Amino acid sequence: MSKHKFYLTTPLYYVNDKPHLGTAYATINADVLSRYHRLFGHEVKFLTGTDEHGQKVQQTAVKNGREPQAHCDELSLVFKNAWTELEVQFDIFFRTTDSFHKKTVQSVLQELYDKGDIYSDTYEGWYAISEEIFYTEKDLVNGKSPNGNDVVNIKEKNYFFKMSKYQKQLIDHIEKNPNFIQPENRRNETLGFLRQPLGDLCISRPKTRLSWGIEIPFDHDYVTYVWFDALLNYAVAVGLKQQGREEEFKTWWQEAGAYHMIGKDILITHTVYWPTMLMAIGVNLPKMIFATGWLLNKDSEKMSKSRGSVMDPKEMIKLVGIEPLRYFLVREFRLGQDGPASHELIINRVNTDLANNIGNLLSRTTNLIDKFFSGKAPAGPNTKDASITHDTSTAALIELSTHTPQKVYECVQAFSLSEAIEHVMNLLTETNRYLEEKAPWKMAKTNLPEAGSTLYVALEVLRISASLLLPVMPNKMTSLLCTIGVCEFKAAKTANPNWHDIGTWGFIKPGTPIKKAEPLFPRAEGTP
RNA sequence: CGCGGGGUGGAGCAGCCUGGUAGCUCGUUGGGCUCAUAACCCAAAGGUCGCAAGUUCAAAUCUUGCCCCCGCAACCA
Repeated sequence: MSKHKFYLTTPLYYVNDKPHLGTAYATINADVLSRYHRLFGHEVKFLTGTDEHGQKVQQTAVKNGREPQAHCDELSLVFKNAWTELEVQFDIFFRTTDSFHKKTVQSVLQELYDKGDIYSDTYEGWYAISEEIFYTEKDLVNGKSPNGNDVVNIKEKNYFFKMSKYQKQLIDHIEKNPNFIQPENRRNETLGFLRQPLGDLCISRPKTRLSWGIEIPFDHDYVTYVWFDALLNYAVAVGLKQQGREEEFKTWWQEAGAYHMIGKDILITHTVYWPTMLMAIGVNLPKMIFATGWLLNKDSEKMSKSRGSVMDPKEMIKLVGIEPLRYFLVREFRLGQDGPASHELIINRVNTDLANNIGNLLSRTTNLIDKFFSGKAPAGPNTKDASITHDTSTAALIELSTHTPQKVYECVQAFSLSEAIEHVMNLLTETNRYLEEKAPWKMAKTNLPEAGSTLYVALEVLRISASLLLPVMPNKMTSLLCTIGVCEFKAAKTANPNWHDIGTWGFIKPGTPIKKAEPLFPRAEGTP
């Protein structure tokens, strides 16, 4: 009796940069996705982490007069703390400087070297000494580096991975598995890339240029460069080629299969380099690689430091709070497409959906129950009370609310998180409309049971809606659910046992104490 | 002909694969309600769907050409 399993990863973030709104966007969407799977009762492994080797890290550490490892420890913690603050519930925080990772990477490199898939060759190029960067012939501008520095022609031995060998096999796989790369436009982009002959991949650096990396087991003068180090983590984390972890690897990598959520900027590395690496070591490919779009600034341009248009998540948290920020990041954008972000948009979205719609609905409902029913849940429309009418609008709203969980489920399966939330918001809007139509504040004076029934409907809709929003705003929704007397519907830390109950009508027992709600989502003020 | 994405009322988007009265959110205007977080509800104004040609009884939707914007272009994640 095994539960459905879901293994999801974010990219490992490079510790040369602090978390910004773009990385928060990708990570929070992945977190919400994994929380939805937990809510559905699935068993989840959610991985994030930091990529810690490489030239930039080494340079920064040297510049600050410290050991690279010390620098990594600090920055890695910055990421970990940032995600924790944003309520990202990861199961694995992977660090590429962990010793078991280094060991596994080395054994994979050795295996491929023995097999002949890694070979050495001489690379010729133009090296800008001041930048410590190699350029190809076509990169040069008037015989200088793109940044205008002098370059020298040097030859250097390096190790290469025979990526070209797997080109055809990869194209076959992509063509046979339409969902392997999502959204579809990214699949086309990858296929377009693969129409040209694939070169081999340089995977090493001489230690004279770069020492901060994993040493190549068959040549101690070299370290491996980025790909085998950073990409392999997804499989290493669940037991790849590690003694004693065979069962775990089988369960999570081979049977459940990985879902990689990435930014569109690292598409090719994940849809070409990574799969060919797996083919070379004879391991199955991930189930899906899903590329998200970018958050753009309000002029729909890429956020850039030089333009000063980068948004800091800390600032956004100050503006609206953590969970409203999470809400904004999953609701506002179609995952996979670019979209503009700005203070104005976030305030607008948070006020409209959270304060005006769900927050206000909770307020008016609990206020009326407090006022006319002494803070106890009234009887619902199912009660055998002749004075309660069974009208079509009530039936329609019950129908809509009990079907919403299934709609949310389907949207989440398709990675359409924004659409999933839209369904919940529609349900809440309909409920505000329903209250307007039934006007329980008037009805209470002439037909108290009828007014009670109306309010009970609103309570049940709130229960269902809040349950469905738990993955997005775990604390706020848990607190809402407690306010209406159903504390048992809370954010599940593991596979949730009561997914089925969410869509079951009539869960709230008449007589349940209902607290008069304080504003759950205060309106956000602020100048853009 | 390097590759990919996009151009839909004031703003941001959906629809395009599987042609058939152009839809959503916000904003604007007018009205309603007063239980509620200046909230909620109703109604109206506003678009020849980048341009041109073609296919068709019919095109935002398919085909071709052009213009404009954005990203990528393989050892800078």
